[in-house]
Amino acid sequence: MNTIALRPPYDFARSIRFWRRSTGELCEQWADGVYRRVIVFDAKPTVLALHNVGTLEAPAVTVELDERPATVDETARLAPLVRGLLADDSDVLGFYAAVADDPPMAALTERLRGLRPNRSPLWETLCWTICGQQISVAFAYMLKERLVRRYGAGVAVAGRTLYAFPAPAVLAAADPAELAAMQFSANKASFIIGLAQQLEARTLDLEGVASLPTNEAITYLTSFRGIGRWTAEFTLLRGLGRASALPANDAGVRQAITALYGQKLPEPELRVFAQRWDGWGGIVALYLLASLRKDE
DNA sequence: TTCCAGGACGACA
DNA sequence: TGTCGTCATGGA
Repeated sequence: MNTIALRPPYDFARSIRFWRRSTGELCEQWADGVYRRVIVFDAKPTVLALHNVGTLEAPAVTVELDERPATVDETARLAPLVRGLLADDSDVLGFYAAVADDPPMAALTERLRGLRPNRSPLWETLCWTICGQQISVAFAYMLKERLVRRYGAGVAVAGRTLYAFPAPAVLAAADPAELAAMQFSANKASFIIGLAQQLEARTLDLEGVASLPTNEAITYLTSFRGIGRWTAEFTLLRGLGRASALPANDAGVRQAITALYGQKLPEPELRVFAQRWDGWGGIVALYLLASLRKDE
């Protein structure tokens, strides 16, 4: 059977659409209850499709590769990757228990039960987060779409084209003027190209970040030009599902706390306020941001 | 017109 | 070390 069982509770649809807020997204698609993304499988760009075949309390997905069912063997090989993408190791029950005495947050976890921090590849996440610095989400999506369409590799299957996010080697050689023509600011263009070049030169080790504690990972990432604390925390949350990475300076997080707790807090005070969620700040941010959605 | 969006950098005191 | 101006764009 090509089914992968997941840890409950898991709301597949809610968790997928949490990060998917644009129909123009080229690297991943969410349509008709199916999540698709390009992966490299057997050294070949392949469209991975995940179908929800479970429930909130008995979650499971089936796997397709290039629009055909994966074999039992392929499913077994893909299971670690799929579990990673779907944040299967995320201890949301531990989070729910930790905030049980915090009525507003407890009510939110009840309403959004099963929401987990689904992940995207770290390099793609870092670039996406830089795209999103200071501007509206809609405009950030447009920047990413232009970047991927220009530098990414398309994979067409069954009349549908998805793109692999451009590899560091490709962006390391990109012309800043081309990014400027796509309406990237001069800073954002130089941040992305510069980080790609440092990855190529191995002076930036993104894979090693996964093994660092959150605080050390933030310190490491923010030592590179273009990565401030917000970018580091957001990257850790979306790229690694890091439960303790709270982007306290995020406009949406601040807005949600104001709505939920009636307190309008600047970043330093918010970090003090957030100590009540020690170790769960990233998951808290996820639930806070989701609470702002009209469709949730 | 001004302010604010899923900020970061560099100059300056 | 902390503050401020600047970068980019679009919507309210």
